[in-house]
Amino acid sequence: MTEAQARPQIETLKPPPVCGEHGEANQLVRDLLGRIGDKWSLMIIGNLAEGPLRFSAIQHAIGGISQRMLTLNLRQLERDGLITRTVYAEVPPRVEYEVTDLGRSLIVPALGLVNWAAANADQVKARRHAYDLEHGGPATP
Amino acid sequence: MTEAQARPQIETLKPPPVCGEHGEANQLVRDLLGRIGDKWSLMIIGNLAEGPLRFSAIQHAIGGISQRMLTLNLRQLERDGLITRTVYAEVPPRVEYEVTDLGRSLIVPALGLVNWAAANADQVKARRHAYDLEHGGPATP
DNA sequence: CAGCATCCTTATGGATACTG
DNA sequence: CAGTATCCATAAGGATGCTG
Repeated sequence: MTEAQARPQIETLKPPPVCGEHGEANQLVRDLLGRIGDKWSLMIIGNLAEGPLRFSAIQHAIGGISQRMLTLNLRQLERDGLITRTVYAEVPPRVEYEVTDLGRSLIVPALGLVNWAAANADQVKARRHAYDLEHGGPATP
Repeated sequence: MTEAQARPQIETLKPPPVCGEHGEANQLVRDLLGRIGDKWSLMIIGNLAEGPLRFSAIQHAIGGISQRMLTLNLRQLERDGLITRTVYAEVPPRVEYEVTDLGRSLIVPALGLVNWAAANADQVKARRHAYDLEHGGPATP
């Protein structure tokens, strides 16, 4: 990873979008980011990328989310029009969640972030550890 | 729609990454997502994409973040090795923040999400409003 | 200017028990 | 199975005042 060229591709591929607009429609964007940028929402959308899943499948796939949190997040995503909730009136109740077109458009950027996290997790972990060492330690009592 | 032709582009561009691994190294990824997927972190990284900025510049650019939150977030990003903090020992203290190589690699996926939010904000808003109408209303007392 | 410390309010999120 | 409801702990986050 030789560092010679500072940032060649950045400005060519993305012009400054809303990052610099202070507090106009930016408010709405921030709200959205706080919601979709949420830890669980990204994971849910990511898992739904491959096809519709039922409640328990999502919960198992993510592993670590409580039933309550999953319910709340799914409701939120449904409200925002990113996923649909289909209830099959069978005797063991079956509910399937699937991304909408709008939700599908979010999959690529969402997976982009998820994949980045997966790819750089240990590097960040190392950096974090180094930082903790040269400052007062991980937990300074 | 059956699963035969339901989602054409998704699986070709991203194989299921970590979304399905329940609770192994996934724990670390989830932790990272919760941090970088954070509302402010994404905005900060997005703003820093164009070049180094000083504290007040970031605060002004984002517009709506409190000083405390900005400080905490910047510290966190620094700890994770995503940005550097440079203090110039001048008489009006100047502190500049800049993305590291690691942080730069996050810019593209981060801006992807930020731009998605900006592009689809009003659509989500409409969807949300529609949902609120057909259910008990925005605030059901 | 940049940031730390303190107080205080609200939001987040887990555990548990109960229902259609 | 897929929730809903309740309780409770903790974390997030704003406001204010003080420092180098």
